[in-house]
Amino acid sequence: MKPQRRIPAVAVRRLPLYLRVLEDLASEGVEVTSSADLANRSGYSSEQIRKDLAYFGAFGTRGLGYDVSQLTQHLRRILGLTAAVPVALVGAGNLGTALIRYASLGARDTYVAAVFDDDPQKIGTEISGLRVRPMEELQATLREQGIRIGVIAVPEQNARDVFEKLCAADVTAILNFAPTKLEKRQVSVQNVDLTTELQSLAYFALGAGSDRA
Amino acid sequence: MKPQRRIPAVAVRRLPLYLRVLEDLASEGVEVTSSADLANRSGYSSEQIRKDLAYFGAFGTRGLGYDVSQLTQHLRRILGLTAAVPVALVGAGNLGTALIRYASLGARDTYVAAVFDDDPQKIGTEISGLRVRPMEELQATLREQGIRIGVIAVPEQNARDVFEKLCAADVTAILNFAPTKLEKRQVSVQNVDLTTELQSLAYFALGAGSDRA
DNA sequence: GCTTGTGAAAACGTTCACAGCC
DNA sequence: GGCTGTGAACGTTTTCACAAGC
Repeated sequence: MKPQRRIPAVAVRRLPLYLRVLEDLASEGVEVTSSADLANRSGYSSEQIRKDLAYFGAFGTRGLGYDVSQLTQHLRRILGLTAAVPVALVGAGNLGTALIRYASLGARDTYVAAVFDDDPQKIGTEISGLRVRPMEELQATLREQGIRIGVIAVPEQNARDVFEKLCAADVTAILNFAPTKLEKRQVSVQNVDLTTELQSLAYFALGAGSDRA
Repeated sequence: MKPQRRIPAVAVRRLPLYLRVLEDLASEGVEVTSSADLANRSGYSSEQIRKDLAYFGAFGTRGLGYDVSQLTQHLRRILGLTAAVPVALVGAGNLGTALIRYASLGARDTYVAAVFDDDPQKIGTEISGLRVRPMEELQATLREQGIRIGVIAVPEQNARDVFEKLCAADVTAILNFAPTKLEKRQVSVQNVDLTTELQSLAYFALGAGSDRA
């Protein structure tokens, strides 16, 4: 519960992995864990984990470790995942479809609540029970459902336009798969560029070492 | 051409973006550029770009800037992309299909050369003209075609097995989409975890700022 | 005059090492 | 005795600032 300033984004991005490990532990019936155990299962060092957690408070018991269920709740609260968080997906292609399957199967914490596309062929069809909506419905749907997170899975040439529409619909965080630089004050953009990812891999394939996401 | 030691991986990962920007410039008919211009178009600072390039040599002309075509060639050579690099994809689901489309459409520098799956329903079918092969053919195909890069786009429970098979086939760099910690000496693993990506986005959606991939 | 290339400084993130507490 | 929480040390990455060169 202790307030702390200047939390590095890299630390925040590690939290969901800790959360996943904790969920695994819970499903194995483990009730108490340690930073050393979390380190083993996550691949990060125990000091790193303790530091990351310390940015947000003191959740453990010295000499004992962490209560799995309590720490899970803390991480959920910190990340804003106390209730499942709805996400809007723009782009109902293969990548979009893959994301719907991922997000609904794998994670219980976020889910795709609405899908949009501008292809008349796709509008009205269903993906995993979700009706693909026309772009015209975007703003109204997001407002109604209180969606603040958007995913851009459209071709490069449409990305900027979709970005503006998402911003206009008051989205505050975006996961962008298009290779386009998107920026706006008050909007956090996380880029995943599969093409450049593959290209840098070519370099590492030459003289390999190991690496962390 | 100057040799340099200790090149940070973060710098290498930025190079493909510079390469893309250069390709855009070339297609606009621009022949000479500057670090300031590249900065504008890439979102990184001009000093950052100059430093990144300096790890590999001195490619510019003081007072003038960089020759677009020359710098493009240098980056291709540095990244190991002088010829299009073949990549093996394991997992012919939606994500795999999306990657094939991405990698063949967007990028001229890497391409999916072979697809594998263990689902009899998928084996033998074609995706963008590529026949889906059974896992049994993996090692032979990769050896024959000299493929050193693999992409893991299979469900979590199969990821470790696929990883071992790719390593056995002498792959040296892997792009892993499964939420599984994969490690091996001499193999560079780049993880992309779409689920944790979405979850950390929930945090940034609360008090947004801007961010870089 | 303009832009690169680069040491030096600053900022940042990780690891160390241990005091504090069960 | 064991494990957390944390300041201090370390290493890495970014930014600064300017000399070098066209």
